[in-house]
Amino acid sequence: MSDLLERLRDRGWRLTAQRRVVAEVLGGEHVHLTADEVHARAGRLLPEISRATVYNTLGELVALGEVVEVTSDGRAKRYDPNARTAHHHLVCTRCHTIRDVPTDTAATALSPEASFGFSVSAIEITYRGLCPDCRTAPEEH
Amino acid sequence: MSDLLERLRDRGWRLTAQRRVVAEVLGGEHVHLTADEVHARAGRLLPEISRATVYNTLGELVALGEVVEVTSDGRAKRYDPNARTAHHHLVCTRCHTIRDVPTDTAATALSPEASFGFSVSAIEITYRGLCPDCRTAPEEH
DNA sequence: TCTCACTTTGGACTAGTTCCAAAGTTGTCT
DNA sequence: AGACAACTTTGGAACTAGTCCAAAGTGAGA
Repeated sequence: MSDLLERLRDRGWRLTAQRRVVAEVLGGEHVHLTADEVHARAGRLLPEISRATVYNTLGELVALGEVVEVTSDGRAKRYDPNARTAHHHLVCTRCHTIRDVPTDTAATALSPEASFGFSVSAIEITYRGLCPDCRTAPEEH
Repeated sequence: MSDLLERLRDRGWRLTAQRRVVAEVLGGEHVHLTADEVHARAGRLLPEISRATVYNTLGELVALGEVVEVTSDGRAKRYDPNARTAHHHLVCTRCHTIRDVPTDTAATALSPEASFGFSVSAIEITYRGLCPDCRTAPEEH
């Protein structure tokens, strides 16, 4: 993840302890954390980091195209650090875990008559279902 | 939309003025309204309807599979009354309008090795871009 | 080392939604 | 038609996720 920091500094990002920690948290695992989860994990490395800073930093990373925001349900947004390789998402309808799946697409483009005059700039595919853990876990309630 | 009420009554739905009005609002247009928009329109037909009831009713319609919840951005959920025919969505990244696009797919199924043990029950494709109005409209600010 | 533009901070604020207990209705049974 | 139980609605409080702000702090170039 330090190449990320590298790239960002080249783009004029001022390097601060907070930003370093957020980048580290995102790079550490390939799961898709919510802002709150990022804040919690960042707080273990830098206890006094504020929620506002985490939101700011995540927003900047998204604006710079280094991280992708994923809104899978109506709840908290999740942040996907794997913005450099195209992929789609597998979302658990029960525990809301998200996994990446590789894209082999080109098959999904919309024909001109089907696009109603929109200029389509991105295609997202979301596969919903139960993850292995939730398939075998007992019913809730 | 009265066949919707029909179906629901058969499933033991108690018929009330409020529910009738919400169903009517959803059936009236094929746009994808937010809960607040549904509340506003329902209020024109039945002024004293409460927000809680609109949320309750929408939630029930979703649970019964008559309406689909669409979370396109991190903001308000939208409700899609077109739950009976498979289709995907075209979302404007600027004004958040949503349009349906017909599905002709089947080409999008995930191979077993790519599904990481998930039991996939639904596939959603979201095409993002600018709608015709926003393509030509002047910049914001 | 100085300096200043860029960053961080915590707390107030907002939007969207959910929850709750009390009051009101619906459909059924007679 | 009348009574009743179960189901619904209601308004407001509460909650979650996120944004905004002015004041205090800090990185890095000169």
